Amino acid sequence: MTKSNEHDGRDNYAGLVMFELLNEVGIIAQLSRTLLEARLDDGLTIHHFTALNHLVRLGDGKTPMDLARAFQVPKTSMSHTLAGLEKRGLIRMEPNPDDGRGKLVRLTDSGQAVRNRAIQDIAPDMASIIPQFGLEDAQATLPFLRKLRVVLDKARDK
Amino acid sequence: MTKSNEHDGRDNYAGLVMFELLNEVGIIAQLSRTLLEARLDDGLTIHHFTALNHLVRLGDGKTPMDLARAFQVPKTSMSHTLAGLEKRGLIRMEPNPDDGRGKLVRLTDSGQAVRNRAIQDIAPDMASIIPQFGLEDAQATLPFLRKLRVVLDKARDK
DNA sequence: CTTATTTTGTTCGATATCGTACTATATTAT
DNA sequence: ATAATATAGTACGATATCGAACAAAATAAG
Repeated sequence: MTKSNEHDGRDNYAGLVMFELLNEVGIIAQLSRTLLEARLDDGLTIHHFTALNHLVRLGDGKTPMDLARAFQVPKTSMSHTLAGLEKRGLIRMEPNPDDGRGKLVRLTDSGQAVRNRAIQDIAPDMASIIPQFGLEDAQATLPFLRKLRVVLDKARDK
Repeated sequence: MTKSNEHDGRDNYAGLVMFELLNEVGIIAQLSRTLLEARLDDGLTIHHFTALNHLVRLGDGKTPMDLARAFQVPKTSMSHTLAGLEKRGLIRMEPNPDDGRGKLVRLTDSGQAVRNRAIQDIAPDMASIIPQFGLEDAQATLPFLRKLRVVLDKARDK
């Protein structure tokens, strides 16, 4: 963005930068989602993969509500995603011993394997982007994005 | 089809960094979408707003297919979004004088106004994030994201 | 302890997404 | 010019999203 918007005032300037930034993030997310989905199709959707990936990275034994909150989706949507994963044998639902209402989500071996293989399949595509984007730039950007994610994550409970 | 060389640790590392980066981008996009949607609700969805914003920023007179390609959504989805915008009087569909099959999307004054007001409504929220994230960091991150967007945009026609 | 409130997860219905099939027009090849 | 192929947009159906209403269990209040 150029400086042609200076008449908008100082208060607005920061907001516009932030808006622009999140706009770019949205476009990138959309593009990478499409790219990812094409490399994924074993009938596995983005939601399935994202949930699996989360369970592998942060550990299973979460409740469905934990996951719904983590992804900022309604619990009914998470319920549907988990039903799909269970039908495919990638997770198991156990009763929660600490809460008679609740359940716990457990990864199956198959779920682990499917997630790992998906990562393997996707990695070359990710690597092929680096020569054009630059590894240094990617490494430089990552801390900013982590910080932004944390800030937004805190902002949502307000 | 060439198998990726497993002995090459660098490729693997770069892929992981890229994967991590896009993972953060995905989470941020999801969080900001939820945040945005809450501040938006005049019956306007994210898709409506995004399309309007695109038309304001890059000019109207685009075909539905132009927009579908720009957002990487199927033409049937774009058709649905545009139908919603037209029903709300925010765009008009004209026949394309250069192509008897096609149409052109025109912003109405109302569409312009609704988009501008949405931006105004959202700007304070965006600005409130800056004190925690940092204006300098936001400005530093933006060029990287633009570059990444361009790279991904090119990568999709492979 | 009893009652009220909150929270977890499901069912159900309205709307959204997107693939397939189709029509109409445009482009390319012969 | 005619035929073959490609492209823009629509119709429709299968599946996905998500809000509302609900039942069951946990927690808070009295």
